[in-house]
Amino acid sequence: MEYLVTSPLSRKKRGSLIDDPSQLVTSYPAIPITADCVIFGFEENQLKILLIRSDLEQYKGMWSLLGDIVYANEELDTAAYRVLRQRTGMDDVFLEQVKTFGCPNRHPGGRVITVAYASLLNIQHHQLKITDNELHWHNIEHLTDMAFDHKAIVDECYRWLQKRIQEHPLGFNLLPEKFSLRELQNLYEAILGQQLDRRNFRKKFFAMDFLVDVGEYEHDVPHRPGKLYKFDFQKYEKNKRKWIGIDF
Amino acid sequence: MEYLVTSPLSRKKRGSLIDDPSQLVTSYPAIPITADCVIFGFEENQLKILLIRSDLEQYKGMWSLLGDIVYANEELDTAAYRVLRQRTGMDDVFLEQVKTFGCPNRHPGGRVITVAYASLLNIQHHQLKITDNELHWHNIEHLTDMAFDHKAIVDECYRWLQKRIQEHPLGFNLLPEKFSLRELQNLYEAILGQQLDRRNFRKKFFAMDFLVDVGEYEHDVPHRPGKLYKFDFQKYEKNKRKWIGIDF
DNA sequence: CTATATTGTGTAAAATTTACACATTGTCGG
DNA sequence: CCGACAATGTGTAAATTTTACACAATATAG
Repeated sequence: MEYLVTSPLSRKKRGSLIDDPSQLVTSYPAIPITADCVIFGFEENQLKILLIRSDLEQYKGMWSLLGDIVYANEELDTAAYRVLRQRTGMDDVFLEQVKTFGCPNRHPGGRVITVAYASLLNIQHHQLKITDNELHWHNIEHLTDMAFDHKAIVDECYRWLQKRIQEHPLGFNLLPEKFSLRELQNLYEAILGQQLDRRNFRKKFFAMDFLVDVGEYEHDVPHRPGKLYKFDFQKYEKNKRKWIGIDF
Repeated sequence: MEYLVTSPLSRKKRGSLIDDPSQLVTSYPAIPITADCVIFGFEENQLKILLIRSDLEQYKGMWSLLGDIVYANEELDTAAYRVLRQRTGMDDVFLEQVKTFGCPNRHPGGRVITVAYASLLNIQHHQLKITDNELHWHNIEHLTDMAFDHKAIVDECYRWLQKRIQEHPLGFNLLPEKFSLRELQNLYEAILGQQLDRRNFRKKFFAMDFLVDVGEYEHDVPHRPGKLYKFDFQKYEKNKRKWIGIDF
């Protein structure tokens, strides 16, 4: 069976080569691209996400991810970091591409494709210096009233985060430099939405052997203070296991 | 510290809402988007990938992924499936978005962003009906002479595949419906680039309990024929473990 | 100084992973 | 027909990892 081929790339005469790629690219339909940042933070034992009020009359009062158009000659990653810097004033954070969302009607003003990035911020270390558009942390549990398809994007990034923190030491980006094991466990429990056994949790992390006892203790807790640790990236890199383990 | 904000989204007067989103979107710079398919197959104990000759004079003789522009009102996924159908004649395959590549100079004709999709084809079940542009299977080991940034895209998708087949029963898409455990193991060894213990491999898959003995045996092998099995998707879905296991 | 809340620790049982060897069953060549 | 060959099919013991679980120690608050 033959299939009908109608795309620009294939419409040219069979076998001939294209001398002028610029002409080819100019003939392509072009679509605006944005970068949206899903910024996770952690405070008061709860996973939070940074949102602003939507600018669109149509979405009045609804919440929106931090996003902006990707410039004509800008790297996608660069655009994402720029968005973060412009919206929050931060630039020393981790940022990863998660997924691209391209539903033709996801933006009411016409087609806009967005590349979603996820970022983990230490809320304590990063006091928000810019709070335009009512930028602030929202509890991730009761997200509603989100503009565009941003709820779907958040959901996807949340699932990404849940998986990711089980395989990579991302969580430490959400904590202060020195943290107690209780804080670490609270973080994991909040993100995974699951209670974990305290002793086994500690055993697990001590066994991975990248937590360094800084010789200090918690302050201002109404009970016996816990030891503080920091994450030793060097040690982690050295011992990091090469992952082979078939398991569906 | 205040940051300079120069993006279109933020250039508007603070606090005012946008009534006409179409006007906004029209003002955005637009970029052509393509969907590229990294199509994996398996034959003669080797992982293969489907490539065509590049159309561009500049990349004459080099190999290229199956790609095409995303139409103005087309879903990204739809575009990827269309590319696959147009280039190979196949439409009953698995396809997943892997990553978006947006380096401004990745295309010599001007900026083009591409969304990479990966697909696993059963080479036996899908004889190629269209072979324009010298479409054929290449051994993935000695890929060289690739056009654009397609080598980098393939590398990324290969890493994705290695990880993915350890967590999901993808591999079965690359095998005939009925397969021997040896074929399955060869597949895993080829993709992971690693020898696996035969007995433990079998134990593992039998324990996961979704392989069904079809009561037939291999033909035309110069040794004792092995039993043939098929993958029971229903059983897999029912027993599929919810993944919790912190391990860096 | 007592009540309370949380830290810090060990161990036994169960489950999983790993390493490893030998008999079986088919084909192939002479 | 028979022996050499090549792969299939299977079990087990040791090591490791995971799980479940309890109690003493130490700080704060009143």
